[in-house]
Amino acid sequence: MKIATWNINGIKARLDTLLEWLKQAEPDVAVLQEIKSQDEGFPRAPIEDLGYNLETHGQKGFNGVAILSKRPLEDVSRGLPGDDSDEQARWIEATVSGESAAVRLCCLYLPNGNPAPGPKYDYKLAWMARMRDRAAELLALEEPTIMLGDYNVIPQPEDAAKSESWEEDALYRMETRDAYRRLVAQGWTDAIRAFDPVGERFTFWDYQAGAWQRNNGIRIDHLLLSPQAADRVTAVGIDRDTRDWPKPSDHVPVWCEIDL
DNA sequence: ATGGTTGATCCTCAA
Repeated sequence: MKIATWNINGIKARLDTLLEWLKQAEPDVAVLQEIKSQDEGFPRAPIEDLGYNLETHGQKGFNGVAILSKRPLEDVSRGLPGDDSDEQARWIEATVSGESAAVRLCCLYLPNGNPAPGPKYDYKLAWMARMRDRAAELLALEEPTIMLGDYNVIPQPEDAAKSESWEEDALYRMETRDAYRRLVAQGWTDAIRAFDPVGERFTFWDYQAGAWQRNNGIRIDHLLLSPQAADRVTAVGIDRDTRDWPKPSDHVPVWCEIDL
């Protein structure tokens, strides 16, 4: 089962790009971030016409996440637990059953947090603490689970072309890296780091200042796997070529294949 | 140190 994540930066602006990638990459499951659409405005039909079931968790203008799956989506749940006053649409979960086992999928769009320090950064760190609580619950189930999406976290220096220029940024500040490290240390496996240990691994290049042409990229889109999911991995990849397509997202798809 | 781009929306904000 091929499971992918992609921050598409606007579903309406990116629909043709998404459809082309779905046809070429043929993921069984694709989770999307920054759909920037309310549920009622989401262009469902062309995606469903390709054979995908679809669950969205949108909001007006910003954020918003979605899960596409060729197999049925079961037990869908919207929103990150732990703060009923949080109205930002950044988390959706669903279960997909394979031939021999099922996988719980958590699609996430972790807050950017800039400028840091400040209230947006406080929100990011609080959100990461809530995510750790949910992640611990999921690990305790001892089932195949994948938390994947735009983490807005550069985990280590080698995950940026110029890490020194990110030292004060919310994506790379020491507190951010510490929070991410604490999450992974619960027992999660970073799929790209574990199974694709060589080569270019950036997943985001800014639209500005020729970042793509200069390969001034960062790795911020991650798949964290429970032990029961990591044991089943057969391949991982980054669809870097999509960054060169017309009207690209600033992120590219990242995926893994697991034997289910 | 600066400047640079894109999307959604309603002109500026978020990234």
